Amino acid sequence: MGASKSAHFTDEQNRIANLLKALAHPARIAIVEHLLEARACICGDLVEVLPLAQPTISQHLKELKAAGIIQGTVEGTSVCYCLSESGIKALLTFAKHLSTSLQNQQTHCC
Amino acid sequence: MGASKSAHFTDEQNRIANLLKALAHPARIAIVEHLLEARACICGDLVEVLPLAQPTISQHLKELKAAGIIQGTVEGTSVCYCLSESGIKALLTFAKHLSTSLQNQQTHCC
DNA sequence: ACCTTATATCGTAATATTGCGATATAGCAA
DNA sequence: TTGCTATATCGCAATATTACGATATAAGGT
Repeated sequence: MGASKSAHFTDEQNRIANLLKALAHPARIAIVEHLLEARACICGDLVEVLPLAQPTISQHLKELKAAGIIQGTVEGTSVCYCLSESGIKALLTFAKHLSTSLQNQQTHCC
Repeated sequence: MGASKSAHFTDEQNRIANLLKALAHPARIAIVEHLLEARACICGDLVEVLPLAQPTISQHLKELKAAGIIQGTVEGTSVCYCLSESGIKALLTFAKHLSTSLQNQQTHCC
């Protein structure tokens, strides 16, 4: 059959998987990196920087926003996007969880 | 046209995107969480714990291994899997990079 | 050698993602 | 209102992922 049976997993597992999925594309990594440098930008800026068409970038922005990684506010005729705390905090929390739990495991097993 | 044009992005962007993609599935999150508790397990253990068939789990293990998130060593007729430092370190480094860069941005922009 | 156990791979169907042209929507200016 | 600019959404084609039955591979045990 088909893809991803999210119903069989816990809410928490689905939540973190969706967060990671939102970042799991080079274009969206590039968008985030651009925001780290520029602090804020509009969709049109990214169209000039990335090798993708405007509708494609708009779609990537939508996914990043839905995952809480960026936020956007309307400013006249354009939308100003910048990084959002919540998604990045969740990512850091998960990464730290993995890392510290791994440190606490006694030596190697295999 | 089709999916993901990785050739247009930097190696680093593709690398981190692939790492995140390897974790961006609830079944693979569940496998990692199981390994955090059990420290090590074989494929057969996961078949009893997860609502997925053996070939599916074997495939997920392969992807986690390819991304450097787990490692496996042959032990007789079975394979012992456990978490690997390299992938988890890379994830933590990326998450910290995002988090500290965001902290350094002056206040809010939008 | 034969059988059992454990995992991996193949092949394929179902589904999801990606990308973009065409078009819709929304704000602003004149 | 008309026109311009910026973004979002629709619809579709190309591609990628997911899941699993069937089968292959490999290591023991007897």
